[in-house]
Amino acid sequence: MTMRIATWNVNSLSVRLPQVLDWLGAHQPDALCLQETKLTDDKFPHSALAEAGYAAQWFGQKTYNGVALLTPMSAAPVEAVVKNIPGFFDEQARVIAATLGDTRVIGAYFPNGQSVDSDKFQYKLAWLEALQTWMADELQAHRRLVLVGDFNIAPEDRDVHDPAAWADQVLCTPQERAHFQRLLSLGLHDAYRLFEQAPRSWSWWDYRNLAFRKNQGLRIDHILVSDALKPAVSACTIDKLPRKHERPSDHAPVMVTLND
DNA sequence: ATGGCTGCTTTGAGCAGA
Repeated sequence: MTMRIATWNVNSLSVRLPQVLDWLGAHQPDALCLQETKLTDDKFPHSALAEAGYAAQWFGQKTYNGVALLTPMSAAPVEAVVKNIPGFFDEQARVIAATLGDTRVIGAYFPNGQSVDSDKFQYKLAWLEALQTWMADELQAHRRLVLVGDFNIAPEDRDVHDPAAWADQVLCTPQERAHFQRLLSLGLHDAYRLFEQAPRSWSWWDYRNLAFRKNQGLRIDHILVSDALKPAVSACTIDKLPRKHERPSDHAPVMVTLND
C-alpha cells in the first residue's frame, strides 16, 4: 500500500488553479496541502477541484495566508478536521489538519516573520511555541503523523544558497532553527534528509534577480514524519518543474512516498 | 543593492512575501 503526500505554497490559488489541476493529474497524490491560497472561503474553487476528482477542506481569508487539504474523491472522506492551532487565538488562516484513514496530516503555513526586529517575528515565535505544544499532543494521539507545509525556516546552512548573506536573517535565525530542531526532538523526521539529495536543493526561489535560473534559493518547504512512519518513507522529492512554468509560484511542490 | 518581482487591494501606490 503506497501513500503519497505533498505540499505546495501556490501563492494565490486563483492564479495557480490551472497548474494545481495539472499537477494533481500528473502525480495523483493521496493528499496535497496548499498554502497561500489567498481566498476567502466563499471563493474557494471546490467545484473545479471536484471535477478533477479531488475533495477539499479549506480555510482561508482575504488577501493573505489561507490553506487547504485535497484528497481523492475515491478515498474515504477525511475525519477530525482542525483549523488553526487549538487554544492559540489567531486571526490568520494558517493550519488545516485532517485524518486520512489511520494517518494524521497537518498542513501549515508558518508565519514569515518579516524581519527579526518586527512584531511579526514575535508573532512567529509565539506561533511556533503554540505549534510545539500542539504537536506533542497530536503525536500522543496519532502514531502515524505527517506535518507538512511552508515552514518559513531554512533548517541548516546547507538549505541556504548564500549562508553568509542570510546569517541571522529571518528564516535562518538560531531561534527559528531551534524550533525546527525541537519539532524533530518530539519524534519527527525531515523526510527530505532521509535520502541522499543533490547539493544546492531548494524549494523556494525569489522572483527577483533571475534567482531560479541561477539556482539561488532556500529549502523552507518541508515534510516531517513521525517515528512510526519513518521506516515507511521510500522517497521525498522537490518537483522543480512547476517553477519553470509561465507565471509560476515562487515555491515548488514537495512530496513524500510512504510504503506500508 | 535602501533594489529587483509577484499578487493583492473597495484601482492606488503600498503592503507583504522570503
